[in-house]
Amino acid sequence: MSIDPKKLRQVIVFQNATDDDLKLIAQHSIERSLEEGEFFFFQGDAATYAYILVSGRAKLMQTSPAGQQVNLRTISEWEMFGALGAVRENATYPATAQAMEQCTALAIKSEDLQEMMATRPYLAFDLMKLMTNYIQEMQQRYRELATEKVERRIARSLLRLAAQMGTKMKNGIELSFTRQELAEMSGTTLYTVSRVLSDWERQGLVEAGRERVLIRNPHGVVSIAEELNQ
Amino acid sequence: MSIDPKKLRQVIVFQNATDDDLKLIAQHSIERSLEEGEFFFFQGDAATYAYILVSGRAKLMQTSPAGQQVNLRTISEWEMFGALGAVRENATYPATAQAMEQCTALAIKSEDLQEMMATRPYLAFDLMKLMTNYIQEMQQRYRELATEKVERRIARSLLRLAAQMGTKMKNGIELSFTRQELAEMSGTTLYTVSRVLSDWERQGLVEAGRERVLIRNPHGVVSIAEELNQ
DNA sequence: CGAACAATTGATCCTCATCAAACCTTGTGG
DNA sequence: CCACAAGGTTTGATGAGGATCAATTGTTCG
Repeated sequence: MSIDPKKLRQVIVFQNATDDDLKLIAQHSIERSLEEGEFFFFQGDAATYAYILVSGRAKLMQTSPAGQQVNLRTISEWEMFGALGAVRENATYPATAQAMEQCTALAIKSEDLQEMMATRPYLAFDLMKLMTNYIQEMQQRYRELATEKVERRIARSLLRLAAQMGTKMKNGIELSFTRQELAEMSGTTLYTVSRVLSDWERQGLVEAGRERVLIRNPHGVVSIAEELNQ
Repeated sequence: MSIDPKKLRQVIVFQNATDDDLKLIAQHSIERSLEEGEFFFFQGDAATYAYILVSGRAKLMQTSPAGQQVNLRTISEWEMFGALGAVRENATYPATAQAMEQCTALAIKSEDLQEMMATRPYLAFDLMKLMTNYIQEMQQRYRELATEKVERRIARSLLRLAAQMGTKMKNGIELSFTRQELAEMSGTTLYTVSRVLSDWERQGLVEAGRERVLIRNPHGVVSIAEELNQ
């Protein structure tokens, strides 16, 4: 067996699983390693596997027919992704997943997952909860993109990232991202992100470096993200 | 009993339900009528009921703390909405639902729905399918909003509406919407929508009137929505 | 050290939002 | 049946917010 079943409990969808279930999942899963930049799957591919990220970071993105892309979500350890395919037969992935650094993940056949859900209502329920969360987040981000100025959107992206995968330091919260990645997450360009970060740096809110942002004053960033005035 | 259970089969989530189940649902549902402009529920309210629209049209929208709003979706007859609350206890609605014209709807207690799902796996599954559809649509629209020009977004909105609730005429597809509504759906302003429609009218693609758009040349609109150039 | 990649910064341009004013359409009440 | 009000629509003028382009400056790593 490739993975300790107990570790699987960290996966939100499996939090209510029995030990036997976890064991079953572990047995049915294959470990897969990807180098930075490689793809788990592409939007439109047949959704044969769902994945659980064991180590590393990955990103989910939407691609247009013309090739433009938008980041939907960053995936960190023990998050499940590509699970939408498990819901319907012959589904295709609605997004592309790419490794942002060297990653290992567990792959579970969509059919297996589907089968398990059919007999274990709690599993279907927990997956639904995950989906509602995601829907909520997407709705919110959609509204933000439609109504809010870039600076605020960048602030929000930064905070979302901080919550999801920031590492607390004594002098702030550290994130490692390129301007490009931040731009894709905020629906803007790397140039604008760079300008905004420089601005914030002048104000002492953050410290910006190569592939790295240190949030010195989280409260200040929050106030940019939340301020009601216009 | 207020509604003929058989009619409930038109609801996608109930398409695989047994006749007995439909009867049960009918028995548990309350009919509710709303005038144009009234609200089914507000974003943030406790999600006590899920709804099925029986007649009329409604819209789902996201509101920001500052009060700005964006249309997420138009709801037509026999669509279910407000069902996300059934997934978790003590949930709140993640969006606001408002009647666009005089509406009647069936209200089902979230708990009842939840209970039914716990014992009827097919129900949970069908709801999940609905949710994945919705996620897919939201992801796509998010990308569109982030990367595409207004004209194309308006074209897409129009097509989506045509598919969802257009009525076929001999000379095209007719829709009844105000510029304002179209704007909210496309993430733009009524002014821009008006200008674009006028443009299209000059090109013979559509015919625009008060609260009304007739798509004369659907293919032409599609080509605006899909054209890869730029 | 040099190549490759990330970030900054300035200059310019373009798309849209915004504001303002006028125009249509529809329904209502005298 | 007309006048008027209310709401929807059009169109022009203006301006701001960012995207885009180009050039330069870091930073990292083999």
